[in-house]
Amino acid sequence: MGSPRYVTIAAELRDRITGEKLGPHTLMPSERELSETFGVSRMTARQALALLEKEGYVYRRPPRGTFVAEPRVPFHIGSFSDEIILAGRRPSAQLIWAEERPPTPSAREALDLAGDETVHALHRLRFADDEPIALETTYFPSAITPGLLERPLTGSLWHILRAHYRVVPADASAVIESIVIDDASCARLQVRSASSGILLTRRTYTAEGRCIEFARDVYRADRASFKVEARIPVPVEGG
Amino acid sequence: MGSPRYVTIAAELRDRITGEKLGPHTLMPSERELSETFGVSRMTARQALALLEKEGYVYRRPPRGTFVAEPRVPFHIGSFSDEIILAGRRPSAQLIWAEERPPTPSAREALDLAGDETVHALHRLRFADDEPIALETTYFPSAITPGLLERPLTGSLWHILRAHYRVVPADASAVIESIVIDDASCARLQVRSASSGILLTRRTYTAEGRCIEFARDVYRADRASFKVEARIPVPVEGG
DNA sequence: CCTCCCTCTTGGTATATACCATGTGGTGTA
DNA sequence: TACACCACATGGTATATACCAAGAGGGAGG
Repeated sequence: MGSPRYVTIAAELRDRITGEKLGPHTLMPSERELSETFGVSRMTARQALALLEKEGYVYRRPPRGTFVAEPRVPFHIGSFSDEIILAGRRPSAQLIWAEERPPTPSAREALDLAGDETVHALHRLRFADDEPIALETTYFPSAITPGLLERPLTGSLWHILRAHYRVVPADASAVIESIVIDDASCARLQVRSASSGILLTRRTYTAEGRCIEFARDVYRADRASFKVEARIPVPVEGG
Repeated sequence: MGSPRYVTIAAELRDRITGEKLGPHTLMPSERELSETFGVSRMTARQALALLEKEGYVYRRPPRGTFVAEPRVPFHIGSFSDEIILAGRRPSAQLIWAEERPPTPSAREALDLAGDETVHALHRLRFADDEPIALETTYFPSAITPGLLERPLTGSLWHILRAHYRVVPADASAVIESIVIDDASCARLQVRSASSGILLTRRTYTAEGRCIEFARDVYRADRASFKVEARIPVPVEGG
């Protein structure tokens, strides 16, 4: 084998996970244990686990150990909750803050607000089975969601829109980007600093074409396999 | 400072890059050099550089050294070449293989081919200023591109379609995914194994709605900031 | 019973050292 | 001049060791 030793050890462990079908959250051998069974130093065993972590096969929770990870959640644009349920897991949300305030320039432009109109801004951490998956920042025009901030905000926002404000989301647009997650968000998402993420900048519209939601969602790239279908016109000339 | 030492060293180097405006491809101090100037071991200096590499600030080219990286290329769906030029860099392509053969099932379905129809399949590595950025695998129905494989295939394929086959791309659709890049592709893209990537599965259509190109493009997530605009209908009920 | 505390194990960080493969550049040679 | 070769510095890998912070679990003491 021409590969470095830690790569072959990672391959062995990977096979053990997929082949012997170790279930999610199964405890893996510790670094010290692996170094002994494979006859390598601890740093080498550590590199193998680090590779598997980067690939999304395992996650590490000091000082408890290293565990088999859940499969990635395959997302589409639309309802976070629906996608999580479709993956056979339990969606939830934790409200970080919620307030009424002047919109950011991009939110004002997206929601087509007048100079003095405010927004209801929400920052929420979203989970699948208590595993943090994404950070949402959502903006609604305050005018169409009076009293929103007094409601329980740990469930589906679209459901609240429909049930209490007679606002029916009809379609949505999104810009997707691959980013490096900032340190504060890394802490919230429980990933190490400078992890890669997917930034989704969303707009939701009513059937009449009014934009009633502007959102910036940061997903963990290691937990979400993101799929977005886009259809775009091609310029007349191009490379 | 509560952060680990290597994080503060990375921050210092990051400031040096952005603050003193070190140009792309500037040689950074070596690991051994850094370990001496910061008074740490080489492994600690190494971790600092590894962090900057993950963030996309530097790239490493053994045994030459560590260099300041180019800024990410902001992509849209459409012409690879156009986006690269827009970023002020020089696009190019290297043909890895090209052949006529039966389509893969997904290519057959996308291109709506009969049972015996073949495709022209191309595998190309795409560059910005000699820096590998993406791996394309492209399929055309052989029937509409006779003699394609005898042409020079290191430039714009859409240009060839227009100029030689009277086929005019009118619009395109894409599915975007965040993935872990396989080892062979990692080698081609000159990134370490298990790096994160963006998988773009594209379809190109004529004005008449005929699909004339099916492609799977793997982009380096550390070099490309990917933007895709999507507009999708929202289901009647949902979370 | 409950609570405090202590120990054990874990991954995270750090040091010091060593050897390898490989582009680069200089040097010696034909 | 041209070419072959070799030393050098680089990042990549690997060993051995050490200490730290923090959750888990058990035991002592109330």
